[in-house]
Amino acid sequence: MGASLRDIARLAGVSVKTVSNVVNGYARVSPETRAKVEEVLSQLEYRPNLSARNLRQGRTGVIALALPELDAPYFAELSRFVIDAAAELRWLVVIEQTDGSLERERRILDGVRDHRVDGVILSPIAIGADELAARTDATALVLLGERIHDGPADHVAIDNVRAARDVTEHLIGLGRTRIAALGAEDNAASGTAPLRLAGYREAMAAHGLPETIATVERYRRDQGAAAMAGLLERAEPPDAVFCFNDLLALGALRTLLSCGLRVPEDVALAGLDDIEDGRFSTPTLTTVAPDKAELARIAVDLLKQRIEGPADHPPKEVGAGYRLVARESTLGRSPARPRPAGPGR
Amino acid sequence: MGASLRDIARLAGVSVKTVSNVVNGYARVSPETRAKVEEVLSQLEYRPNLSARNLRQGRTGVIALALPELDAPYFAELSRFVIDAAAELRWLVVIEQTDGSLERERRILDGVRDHRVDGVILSPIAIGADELAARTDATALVLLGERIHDGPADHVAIDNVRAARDVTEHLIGLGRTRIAALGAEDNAASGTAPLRLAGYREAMAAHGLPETIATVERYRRDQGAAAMAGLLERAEPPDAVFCFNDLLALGALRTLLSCGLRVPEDVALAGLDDIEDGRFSTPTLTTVAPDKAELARIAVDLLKQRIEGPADHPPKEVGAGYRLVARESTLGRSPARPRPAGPGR
DNA sequence: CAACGTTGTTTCAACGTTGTAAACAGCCGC
DNA sequence: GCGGCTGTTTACAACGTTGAAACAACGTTG
Repeated sequence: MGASLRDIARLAGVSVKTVSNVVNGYARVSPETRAKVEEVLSQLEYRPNLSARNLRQGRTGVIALALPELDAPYFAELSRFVIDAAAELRWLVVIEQTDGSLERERRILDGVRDHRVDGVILSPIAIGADELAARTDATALVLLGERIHDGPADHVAIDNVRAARDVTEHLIGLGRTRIAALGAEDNAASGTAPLRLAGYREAMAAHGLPETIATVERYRRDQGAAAMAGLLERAEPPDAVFCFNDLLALGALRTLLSCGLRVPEDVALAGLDDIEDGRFSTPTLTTVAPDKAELARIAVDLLKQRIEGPADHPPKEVGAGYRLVARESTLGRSPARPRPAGPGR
Repeated sequence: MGASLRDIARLAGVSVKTVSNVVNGYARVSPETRAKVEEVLSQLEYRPNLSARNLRQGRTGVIALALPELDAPYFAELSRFVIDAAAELRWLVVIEQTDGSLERERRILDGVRDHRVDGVILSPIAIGADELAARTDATALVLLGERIHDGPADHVAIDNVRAARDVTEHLIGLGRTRIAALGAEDNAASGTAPLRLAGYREAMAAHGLPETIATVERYRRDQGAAAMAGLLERAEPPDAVFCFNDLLALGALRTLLSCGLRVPEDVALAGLDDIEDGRFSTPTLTTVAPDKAELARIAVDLLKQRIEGPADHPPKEVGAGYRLVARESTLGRSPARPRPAGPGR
């Protein structure tokens, strides 16, 4: 096993605490002893035992990132940024998957108590504001990206209403009139879906256009494909669709193309999330690009403040940036190029 | 903070060790004391402090999963299965990203020593067999999915050579003759790429067909797009392309379509990995589907044996299953359906 | 009835670390 | 030669847990 402070101390002929001081640079240590100790330290390749340190200090240096699904590209991309941001603080990140189930979200908020993690970044789907408020656990918590505003915890997200309005306005600006929203959720009474729906409605109302709404249960490609199929069966199929995220849009795209419809000529299509798939689909996908790096950085910062800062400052609500990225699925493709070219930006 | 054994003991009027015994069910405890203690336990909502337990037992219950990139869909999908498999053992998984850099892979194998994790599942890109063999750290290690056979550590992967041969045979079976391999790696002298290349070569040689090989640096969409562009500029462009993974294939697909070429009529396309994107692209992507759940389960099992088992049994080499999934990008699409349909399987 | 096993419980020590307080050495000025 | 100062080092205890060993109370047995 690895060497302990005691081993180092014995070899260097000093006390354990002096070695600890050298390692941590806390107290004053004379140059000679420091040199002597460091010599032994590097010789034995000392690594502090973090279980012990954590036991002593009550911190673990580990945070949990609880996501609905790691294999949804948006969350995978987001995870990368969270892991990177945490790494700068020398924190490790454990990933928990909730699958959007209430029970698993509860378990995570609950399981936090076992002292394994110093804090949790949760992207909630099922759990409600009331339940969060009732939670007794004092572990630091930050809500990421979705739902529950003015709740009992810090929260970071983009302005979903405005983003949805921007997308819808973009579609309206193309001259489309039968614009459907795809991605309202059957069950959830709160969450992202209502916000995006609200943005869509605002824009449609502002231009006096009729609403068409297709619902889904989960934000996955197959659900987008199915919902799009449903839209096509209606009496007046849409000439544009705003999908509440890119996965839904890619599913919808699949349905449109396999029905022989042209995108965007017959139906314009927009998503939200800016996952990489949408930059390489044919046509490339118009979308809203949340600043994922910023989201992650803010989430980690908020968590850091909760963990290290004075106990109970009021919960913060922080917004992150986004931008509308118009691509082929609304603007149309440039004519087929004889020589290849990279995907649109 | 949470209640400790001491708190419980005080309230229940027994010794700390008795409470510990109740919690762990180790020694015999009389029904009365057990009841009394459990009463207090649940009343105070006791949760063991895992830092302390780990310090005492020398285990952390955490394993690391070190991957090149979490936002590559294949790895994101794989992660889900690893996390699920680990959860069954009540292990947590921390994810580390290497970005395929040698230095970061080294750091992970090295950083393991800080006692934060009981073991590591590594999907190596850069690090070599020799360096792995030279590692002094005794922490359990399992190599996942790629490279380094007969190395110094347990290893689980699909049979890459055979899988690549199967794909190539499939393309040959369609009557294609100018079949290119896309995804050989410039730098790596070992790894997945050479194995897949070998399989491709075997099949081509067996049918006396000429080889065409395009190289990339990373397995990403943009690299696939660029390499495909390169192939199209050649004097005799291919009529089929076997991409060494699905991301490359999706990038290649983008280039083909934006050049006005038809897939598979002009160029048939196959990948490897079976990421979800390929099930919803247009056309859907022919690919090899490794049994990711099996890969993950085996990796976790091997790690468990290393961690818990007797110290040094010889390294194991375990294969996982896969199957060829032929879809539209080689078989062609069924004619555009007036009524929508789900994606091919 | 004394030696013995069984059952239930406790005491003790240790895992490796660090904060606190106290001890120690050297030096100055009176 | 004493008190006081500065700077460096140490002893001690504690974080919460659990294995090993000791202990007490009991019934069994030769």
